[in-house]
Amino acid sequence: MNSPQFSIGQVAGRAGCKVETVHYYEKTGLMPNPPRTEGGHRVYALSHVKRLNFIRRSRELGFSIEQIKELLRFIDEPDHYCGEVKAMATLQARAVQQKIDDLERLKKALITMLSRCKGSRYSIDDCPIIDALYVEK
Amino acid sequence: MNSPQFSIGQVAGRAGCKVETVHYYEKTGLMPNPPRTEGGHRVYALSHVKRLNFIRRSRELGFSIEQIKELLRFIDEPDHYCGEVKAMATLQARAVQQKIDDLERLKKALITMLSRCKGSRYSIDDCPIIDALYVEK
DNA sequence: TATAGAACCTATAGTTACTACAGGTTCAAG
DNA sequence: CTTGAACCTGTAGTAACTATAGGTTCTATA
Repeated sequence: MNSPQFSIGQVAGRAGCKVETVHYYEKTGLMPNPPRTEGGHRVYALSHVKRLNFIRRSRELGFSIEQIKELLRFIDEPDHYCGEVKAMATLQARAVQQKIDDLERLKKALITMLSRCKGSRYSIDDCPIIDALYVEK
Repeated sequence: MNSPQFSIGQVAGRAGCKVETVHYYEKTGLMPNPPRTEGGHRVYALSHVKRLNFIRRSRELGFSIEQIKELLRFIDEPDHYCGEVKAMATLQARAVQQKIDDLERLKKALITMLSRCKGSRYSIDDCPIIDALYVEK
């Protein structure tokens, strides 16, 4: 009968974001316009909490707002297939691996530099850090 | 004697970015004001190409403009003493390790989700990726 | 029940790191 | 010497928030 209700501050808190971020998501269409109190305050249901959580988690995983809109379309109109979602996540995982590889190289370069550091200076043409990231395509 | 020279379009192309981005980096102090032709066109040397490449790769790795400025100080201010250089490099190495750790966790989450996703034969209602994210922590 | 102050409201401006014009000038190939 | 691609400066727009201002509503407690 009386399902739980939440203020904007409560849903933001549960999703680990700011109230302003929820406003922003509403403005951009990620979150719906919820019902209001007599005085105009937003009133959310549990489904809203879940939805906001989904958005935040997806952002943390590197999905853009537009991509999340696409994902939410899968939810809002359940006429789609799991494979489409899997394809997006696969792309994301590949990008993450690439970043990890790059960072490992940079770390190695930094450590190399530390071990070589004897007070001498590096010129831009012979810097192990610069060289580590100088990968022309 | 006659070292290779590059136009702004050429250095941008080699670094995989737009000409406007190089302008932006110049304005924000990441790239130096290069010499100009009689008519005012920028003329770059190989060191500029390397520098821009370094900036782009660092950006891809998630370093902010301010952090890259710090990294570039290793090269730009040759009067750093060994102790200073070591301290900065150590801090950066630690930051790099932190990023790697974060990305590893992220990758694990994505792969776990992917392994549970059977592909296109199931409707969105059974998609484990959606399920994994559409839940409160 | 009165009231203080926390939390909410809208609207606007600022932030970061670009990206996209607009309107003109220079360079280099033919 | 012409023509069009590439360059110039400057401003405005974008994504995804974040902050501030100035006002209103809700709620706990005296």
